[in-house]
Amino acid sequence: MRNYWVRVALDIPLETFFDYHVPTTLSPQRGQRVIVPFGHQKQIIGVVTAILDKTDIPLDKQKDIIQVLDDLPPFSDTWIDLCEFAAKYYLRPIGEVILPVLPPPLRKITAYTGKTTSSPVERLDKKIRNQQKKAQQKKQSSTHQATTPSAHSTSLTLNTEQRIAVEVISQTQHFKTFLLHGITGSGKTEVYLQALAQKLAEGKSVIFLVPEINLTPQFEQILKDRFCPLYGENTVVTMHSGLSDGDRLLAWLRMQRQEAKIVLGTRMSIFAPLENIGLIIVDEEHDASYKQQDGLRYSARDLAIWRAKQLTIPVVLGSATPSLESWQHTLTGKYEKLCLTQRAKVTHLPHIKLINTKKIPLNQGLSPDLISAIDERLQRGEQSMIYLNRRGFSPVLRCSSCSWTSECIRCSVHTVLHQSAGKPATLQCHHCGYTTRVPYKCPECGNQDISGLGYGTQRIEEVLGHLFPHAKIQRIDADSTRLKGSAEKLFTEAHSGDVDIIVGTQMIAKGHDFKRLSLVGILNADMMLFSGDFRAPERLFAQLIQVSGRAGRHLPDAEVLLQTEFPDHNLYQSLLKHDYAEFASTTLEERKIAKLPPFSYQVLISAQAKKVEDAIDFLKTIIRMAKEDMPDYLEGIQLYDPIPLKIIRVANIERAQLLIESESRTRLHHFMQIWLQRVYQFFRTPKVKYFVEVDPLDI
DNA sequence: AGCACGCCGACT
DNA sequence: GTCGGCGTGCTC
Ligand SMILES: [Zn+2]
Ligand SMILES: [Zn+2]
Repeated sequence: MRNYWVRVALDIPLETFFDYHVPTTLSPQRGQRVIVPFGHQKQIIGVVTAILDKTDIPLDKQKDIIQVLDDLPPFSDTWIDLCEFAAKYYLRPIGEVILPVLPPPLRKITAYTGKTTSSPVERLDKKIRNQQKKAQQKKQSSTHQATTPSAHSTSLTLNTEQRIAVEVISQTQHFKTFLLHGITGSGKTEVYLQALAQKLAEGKSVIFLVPEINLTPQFEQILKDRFCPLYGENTVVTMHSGLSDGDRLLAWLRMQRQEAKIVLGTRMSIFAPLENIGLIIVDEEHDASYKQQDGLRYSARDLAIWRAKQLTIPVVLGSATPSLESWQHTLTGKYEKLCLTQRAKVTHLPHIKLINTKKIPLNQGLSPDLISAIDERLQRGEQSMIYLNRRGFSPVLRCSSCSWTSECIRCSVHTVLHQSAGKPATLQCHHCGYTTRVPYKCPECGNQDISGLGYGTQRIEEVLGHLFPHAKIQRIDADSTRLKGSAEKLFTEAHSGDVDIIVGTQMIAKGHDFKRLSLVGILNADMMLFSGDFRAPERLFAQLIQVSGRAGRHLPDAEVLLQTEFPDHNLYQSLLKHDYAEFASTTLEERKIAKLPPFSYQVLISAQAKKVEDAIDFLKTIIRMAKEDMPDYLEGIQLYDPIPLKIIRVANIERAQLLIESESRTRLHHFMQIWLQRVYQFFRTPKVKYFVEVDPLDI
């Protein structure tokens, strides 16, 4: 056979392709993993993305492939195409897409270079066979166990809206994006499950995405209860970053071998190597967790839509507060909207009340109305929840006589006072983790009267303890759930009903169904109303709807009390009416006038250096490159001035960013591709680190 | 990202 | 004298 080469995806952050010569003894195929020599490192694993009959690499630089790994069938063409699209769209080399999504044993050379000559795949298969043998022996020796039917094993009866949604989705056999807009408690999950059941019955498989790891166990249970009796116990596979290497490999094998029919998991699951997919579900599609914040900055929701289009299948995006991007697409008819407007249980949505804190004096951060509402719940034996998106005791420590405030030595932010029962008080930086003891006097003037300013969850917990000494109060935030398994423990306690008042951050807003909860108090929502970027109100509204939805899912007359200085703000006014559509329409109108997404597309380049001036200079230089060298590409492209980030310094690194905007996505991408190529060639080893983010969420 | 090469400060 | 600090360069 004639001489030929292969293009290999490697996990190396370089904007070049790597072509290798194929020795006559080997015949690698597209989608197969190979072992190749690389630079000074001995050998690494890569994935073949193309077969080439010529290459531009000079002969003296060409190297031979060492080995083709055939312990797995090649990844499918459609799967490689998906990765290639993601690489191109997010402006990164393909190796940065493919390799990080593989289970570590499939991509780390050390899995193949140990004492044993076997592959990690063979080793795992052997282990599983042994386990099965043992399990069988046990089964034979023990008596039969009747399988107990569980609560989720049978389908629930649907209301009319749900039935229509299920019918429309399951009858769709082509590409279509559905937006399932349902208020909290309206039974979106049951719609997913029954549409999913239909696709399984047709012999198809399904990808089911959820935003967070903590949401997987409850969905996993539901899916297993309902579908394992029908399709076998390996039908449901979960995939998230919490899995061990072995579990990740096992899940991967079950997907690639078509043993699994349902893949449940976090954003990485959109890269599941499943074939014959009939439906993709994205629950809570508005959630920012679907956007990866490091490495390849992809949006799993957006890739889900691309993958559905590629496979000509339906995709369902579900949310009570859809992203404005998705909502706009329903208005133009690009997506089909399916509405669930009724709560499944007979209860009503909670009554929301705004408390004007400009007019009413607060008692240690709490309004009299909120305090008496909590008291009422205690009398009735019901649960209350206080939501405050700020952990710690006080956001800053301040001297009462001079104006000294506690600051991080490594970042341009205040350090946060942490002070809770049993632990010595500390000052912590929430950006870099820097922690110090609390000074007993002001470091500037020596004054001993220094104290925390403002309220965090720890302080509210303490205040409530003084106001209600007999109540059982549980704080749930990143600090109280730091230890592995402690989050589950705290939530179990909160569910069991021993807890009277739950105090917490974002963590308590998602997914939990507290049976006796009839009051939600929201503190300091205003902080997010005016914070930074244009998406802040959208995020705030979603959070408020979500946390409000915790109240009264099983009890009538539930209340939400929101303390604000701006009760007339249109966001709060729409919230009062639980009116997402109204909020969306006013906000979209503002976006349209300002030509912001979804009416334009954005790319963000952020630069990091020791001094922010260097970062700014770098960005100015690349802007000049664009303006001088490639003016034709700039038509319809808006290049903004580079600006320092609001928090300039984090961990002694200073940051600046540059926003690029266009009303045409193709133009923007075309420009970016050419431009970044030039930047890369010009700065072969830049002293400034830079990152490119397509469709940034925070700007 | 790794890894090697290389040229200056403080150890045996 | 050399051990090791991390600046610079290279990877098909
Ligand atoms: Zn002072
Ligand atoms: Zn810091």
